[in-house]
Amino acid sequence: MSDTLDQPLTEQVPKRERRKESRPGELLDAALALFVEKGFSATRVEEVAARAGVSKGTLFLYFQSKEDLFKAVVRENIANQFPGWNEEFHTFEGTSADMLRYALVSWWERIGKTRVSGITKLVISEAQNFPEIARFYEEEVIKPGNALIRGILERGVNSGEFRTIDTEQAVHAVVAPMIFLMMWKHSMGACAASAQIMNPEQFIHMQVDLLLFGMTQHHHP
Amino acid sequence: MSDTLDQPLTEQVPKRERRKESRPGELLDAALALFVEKGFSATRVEEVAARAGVSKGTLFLYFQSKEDLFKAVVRENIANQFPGWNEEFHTFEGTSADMLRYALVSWWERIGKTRVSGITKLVISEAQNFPEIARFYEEEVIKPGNALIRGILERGVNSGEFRTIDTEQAVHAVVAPMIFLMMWKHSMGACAASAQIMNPEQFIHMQVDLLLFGMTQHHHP
Amino acid sequence: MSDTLDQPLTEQVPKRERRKESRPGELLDAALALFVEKGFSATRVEEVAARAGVSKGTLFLYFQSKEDLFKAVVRENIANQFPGWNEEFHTFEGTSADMLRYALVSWWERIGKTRVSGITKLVISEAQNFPEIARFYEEEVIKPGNALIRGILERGVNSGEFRTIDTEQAVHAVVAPMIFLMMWKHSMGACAASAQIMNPEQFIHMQVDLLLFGMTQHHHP
Amino acid sequence: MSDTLDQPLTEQVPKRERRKESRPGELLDAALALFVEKGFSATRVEEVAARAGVSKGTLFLYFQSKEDLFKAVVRENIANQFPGWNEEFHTFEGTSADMLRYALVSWWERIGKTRVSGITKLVISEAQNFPEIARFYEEEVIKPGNALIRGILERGVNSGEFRTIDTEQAVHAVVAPMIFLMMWKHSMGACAASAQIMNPEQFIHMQVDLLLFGMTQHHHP
DNA sequence: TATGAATGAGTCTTCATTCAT
DNA sequence: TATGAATGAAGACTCATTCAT
Repeated sequence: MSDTLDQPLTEQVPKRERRKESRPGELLDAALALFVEKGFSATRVEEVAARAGVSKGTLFLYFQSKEDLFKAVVRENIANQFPGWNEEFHTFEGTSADMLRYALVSWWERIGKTRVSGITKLVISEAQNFPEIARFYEEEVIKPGNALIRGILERGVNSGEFRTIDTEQAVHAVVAPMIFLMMWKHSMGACAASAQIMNPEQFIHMQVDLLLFGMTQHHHP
Repeated sequence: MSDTLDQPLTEQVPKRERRKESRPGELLDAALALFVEKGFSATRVEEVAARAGVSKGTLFLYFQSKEDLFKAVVRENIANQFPGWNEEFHTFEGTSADMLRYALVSWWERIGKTRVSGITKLVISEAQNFPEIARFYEEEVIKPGNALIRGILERGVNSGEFRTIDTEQAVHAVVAPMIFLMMWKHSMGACAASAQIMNPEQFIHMQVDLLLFGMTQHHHP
Repeated sequence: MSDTLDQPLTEQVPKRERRKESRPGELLDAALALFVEKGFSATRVEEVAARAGVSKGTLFLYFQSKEDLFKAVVRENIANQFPGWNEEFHTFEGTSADMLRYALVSWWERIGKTRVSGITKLVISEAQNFPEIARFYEEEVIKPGNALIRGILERGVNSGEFRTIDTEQAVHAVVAPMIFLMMWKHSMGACAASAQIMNPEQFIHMQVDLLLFGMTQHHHP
Repeated sequence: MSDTLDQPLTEQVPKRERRKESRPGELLDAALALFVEKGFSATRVEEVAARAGVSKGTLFLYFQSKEDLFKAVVRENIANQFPGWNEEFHTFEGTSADMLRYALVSWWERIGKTRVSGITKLVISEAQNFPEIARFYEEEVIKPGNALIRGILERGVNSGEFRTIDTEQAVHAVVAPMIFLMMWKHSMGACAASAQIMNPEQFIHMQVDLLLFGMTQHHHP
């Protein structure tokens, strides 16, 4: 308890603090929170800076523009994960059916459930007004993401586990419910009462069941 | 003449003022077009007014604010459609599988394909910033819509055509890809090149196939 | 005297005054004064608006940008004068020597002496930083101005009054001292004491004497 | 050792600090280059520091402010030249006409052509905003410069080569085109296409011809 | 002396909203 | 009712200057 008496003097916040190393991370954190909460254009850079405990100017020391800040948030939270995820799936042992289910469940656990899914919602909501962001997101997230899913499907087809299907189209069938889920969570799900009755995990498993049922080779005796 | 005596206070319609009554409608029309095309914040009220052939000041005579205008657009363009659709499905003759497919294809034909789907995108995009709209939309659109789909599923279950399933959850599986499709069309679909390769009709049929495959009773010999 | 007692109530400055007709002129006036006093980039649009008695927003109602405002000032005060000046010189009766002297003296009387000459100084000073302004000024002022002077020289050459000279080069010789004079007036002339001893009129007459002496046909008996 | 005792406080120069003494010079050099290239306000102190190979903070160790740096650049680069030039002209042998031509041609060769002429342009451009610089420039550059030219003219008058003229005014006639030329080179000459057609050397010779034609005694037979 | 991270005042421009006519 | 001139708050970004190290 004497600690709390000692600290007031030590804790006097210095006006200027030099912490180059940690600044970008703090800013990225603040930016993620605000972008997810308010959307891209409704988020003011000054607010991001304030939340990170720095001045407006400092933010522009680390990021060239608001758009650049956003891209960094996307890279930090999503794009940079792909190498790890790809690795994970290259070393996956088990049926492709399990793999597909694992992929969607992980997706929900690692992204969908977290605030990061707000980024997806934001991009889809504001893509019209910020074409460069749409382009960037497509390149850095959608393409690698689709490729990952396509890889799973092709694995199943090649092993004879799945029927020969148009994997390009099937990717959309896999991705659509996930994106729907993330959008929903950050729009109607956050407001409307009845919308919350949908259980994401249950929904995902049902989707996987449907997909597998459709894609699996059915051997009639 | 007695006609004019019957409803003088509620609907007195002297020729000279006829025009005035259509003003809100013209503004709503213009607003729909622009909101769908540009999104909420990128749409300038002056442009809406200009498109409706009136001045900026006049718009504020009918709508308290831009937000109010947005609400009015949403109200005007959606809730009214359900009675007709419900009627149509009550008189539908054919299998429930056909009925489901017809429902989704019609949905795309009548809403998805048209600019009205932009409203769905708009509402979902802006729900965070306009909780009241989200609530309204859920009540007036989502609930009736889900009820309609649930009706089809229950019809199939009752007739023994579908397996006994959790229709509440299944509704989400049916609705999700449609909403995804409409969102996509108005966001990434309008920007990203690769996004355009998805063919909506094909996608819908695949979804229906999947759903039916999963829900249909499979009688093994 | 009772007037002054009556007026206080009538004179209460209204917050909003509608005077579309006079606004641009008032703004142009204020802009000219401030641009000349402070230069282009040091002049803040808000200050221009304040000096014209309107808000910042109002300025942008009449001029698209600060640069646009500046161009309007140039047009209003210089470029628009050329038709009149050209007319004047086409109808000039007298020797070309008189005409040249008249041109430079008028130039000083109508532009050099007035605050408008500050525009010339400003453009030359800031041309580097605002290439579009430089381009505009060259097109709208320098070219027509040079053409006017060239016209006088050619008239003299054609009539046999002047020697056959390279009029293109001679134009520069005519123009240089005038521009120098205007620059000087708005830079060193405004600050340095000794710089003010130069008498512009006397300087101009000397320049004309020099020029004519050099260009005139000298017939030795 | 006594050396170090003689000037320890004022000019102690240990090897390790030698470098420091050249810092201001390097900064001045960098500042000259950038000020001439971009003008005063468009030059960023960070860029000056970078070009001098030091950090932004170091610059402010030697110069109180950007304005102070500007003043130092002006001081460093001009006043020192006059003693040498004066000497040269006191020992000149030849006609005063040749001398005048030589003076202007040298002026162009040594100053006008080089980046140093940018200083003249800079001072005249910024004189309004920096009255102190204007005063300084007049005292240290304009007065000595005019004196030099006046000396040439008086030499010619005294020798009977030139007519008896108002040398004070004539100095302006000599100087004006040179200053014009230097200003032009660094403003419109750098931007406007048509402005580049003027050939400086040709222009100077024409000016000298004109001047001499006007000042020389013409002996009619 | 040297660094460079941090600051924050300054500036143009947009646009929803108001209000005199 | 209708107009459209006027308002002013808001927001991204810059950069000279400061100061902890």
